[in-house]
Amino acid sequence: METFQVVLAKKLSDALAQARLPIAGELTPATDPRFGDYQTNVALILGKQRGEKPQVLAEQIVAQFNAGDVCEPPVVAGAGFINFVLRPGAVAEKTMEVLRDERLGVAKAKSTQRIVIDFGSPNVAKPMHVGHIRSTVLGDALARIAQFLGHEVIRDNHIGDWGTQFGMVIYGWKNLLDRQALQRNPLAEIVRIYKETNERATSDPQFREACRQELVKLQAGDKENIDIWNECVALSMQDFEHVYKLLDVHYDLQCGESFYHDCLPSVVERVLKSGIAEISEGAVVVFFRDNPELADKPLIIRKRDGGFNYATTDVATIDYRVNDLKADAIWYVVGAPQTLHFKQIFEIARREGYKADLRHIIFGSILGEDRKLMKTRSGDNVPLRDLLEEACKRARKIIEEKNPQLSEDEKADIAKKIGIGAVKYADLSQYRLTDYIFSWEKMLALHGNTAPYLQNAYVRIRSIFRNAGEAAVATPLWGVEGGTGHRPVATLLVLKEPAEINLAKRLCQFAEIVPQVLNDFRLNILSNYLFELANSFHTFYEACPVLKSDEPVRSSRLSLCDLTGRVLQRGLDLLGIKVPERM
RNA sequence: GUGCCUGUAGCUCAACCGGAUAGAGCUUCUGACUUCGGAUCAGAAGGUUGGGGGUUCGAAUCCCUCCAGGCACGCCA
Repeated sequence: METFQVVLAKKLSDALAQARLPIAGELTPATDPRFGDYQTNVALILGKQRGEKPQVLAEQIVAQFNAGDVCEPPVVAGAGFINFVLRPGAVAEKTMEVLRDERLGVAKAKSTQRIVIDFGSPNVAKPMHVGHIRSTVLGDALARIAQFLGHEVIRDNHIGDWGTQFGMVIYGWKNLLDRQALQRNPLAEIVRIYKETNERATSDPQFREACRQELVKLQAGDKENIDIWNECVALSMQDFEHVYKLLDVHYDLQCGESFYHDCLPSVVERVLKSGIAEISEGAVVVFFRDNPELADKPLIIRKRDGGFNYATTDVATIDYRVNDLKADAIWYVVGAPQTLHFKQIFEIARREGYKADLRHIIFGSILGEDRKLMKTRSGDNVPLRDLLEEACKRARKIIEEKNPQLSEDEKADIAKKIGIGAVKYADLSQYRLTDYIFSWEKMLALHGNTAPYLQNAYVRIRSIFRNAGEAAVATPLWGVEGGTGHRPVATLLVLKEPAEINLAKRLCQFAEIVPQVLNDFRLNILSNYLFELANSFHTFYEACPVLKSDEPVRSSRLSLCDLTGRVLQRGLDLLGIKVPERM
């Protein structure tokens, strides 16, 4: 199935060929409804290239344009733009196609890749905190979209389970551990001993040395230390799993840093041998002398004391992902502070001859109401688990106010969908590079560009079908108990009211929007689309009675509702957000 | 010091690879309910896109410069 954009672009290139003009510029959705549905700047670009008047060229192109039944004859406007207005008949036909399509018109990517997505990456012996939200939520949504577009996605959790911090954790475990506290709240106790040890280590060199010795023993394979380490990892993983369950995030692989431990010596040997790295002041260092940007930014991959650091691990990780996992691309969803680090690592991979498409997908920070990095009152990181549970609690409170008659189970289920959805959507609806201010009130608001608003649009649609009360009640595509997959498809769509035509056009755009998200990993494009779709639906809902209408308008409108619900459900699902049936 | 990111309405944010008169939401104000969930809709008000130059048919977007905030820059991860 082709989108209108593709259909029109083809017709445009035909017209250009007829007019003996080269292809240039682009055909895009109109920037403003005044200019129709699509526009092209091709005449402006050609005019510049050839030193001719854009308006004259535009007229020539328009004269050759075969609109068929798709759109009205295009018109030249402004400095030389060509504007296209879709015909309602074509919109109705296309919407019918989308309605019959399980994929809602979204085509699979032409060339599909195997993509490893590295996201989340919490650290053992530290609870997940707000700082992990963006990586986890962005990474999961990107994985869902890439998969939907036909790519083979491997979600990998690169857990921080093998660093210097373990010297301290093990020392603390041996000397400071409170067994009862460990039973009550394992992770909290591990965090406590780590923090206390860390504080003492920073001020006391002897103490620091003792911790280092524990680390050396661990890395040498000392049985006692390995056992302690294993237990810490297992206890931390329990905390992570709890959060992942709440978030509905899963991984295909959880290859933490320790997974690569054994390959590190050979990695260093290899890059030394190939001349990529050299020895400098006792350390093994990679210089990037021929790269102006990195010329004065060397990277250490083995410390003077023979120890490895995370740069070594990251090089080993690329080896594994490219050679063993056969990745065509690796996406790192990791915060902006590590930009330089990844530039260096990617440059090493390039020198080693790896062809994989390596991307560092960066994002901004989450700020508190005071515009500073979000912290608790005592200055600690906010544990993610607490935050998510509070989201559900707050959602629950709203449900109690609006819909107290729902059953306990239903309330709990809905509160989770709304609370978690709100947190995720607050993140995904924003341009990923900007910092954003975390606000419960804004993300849980029932008005505006929020998850609850979108979920409510879906709920209203479901309500219409409950009221329709007939055999041919639409059922969502997936995830709803009792859904048979049977759906009513009107034999024809009657698009007469502006609100109907508008909504149908909007529904056809879903197929254009979804692939676009991956161009620059902008999830907010999809969020904005869904918000606009919900707006268009509400306008339609006000202007066009559904159940009270006579046939064939009634079936037609029911189908529009059905499709809107499915697009909302699918779109939110691609963002990792669930929809309730009532709320 | 060098580099990267950010700066858009009172507030929170959009604007696809340079497009036409910079758009939403919140807030404020004005309208619309015998409701298919008003948890809504229609409308109004709100701008020197941090400042200043430049490039061109055309700049929030590209270049230069300055200002403000954040981050990173050889043995942490």
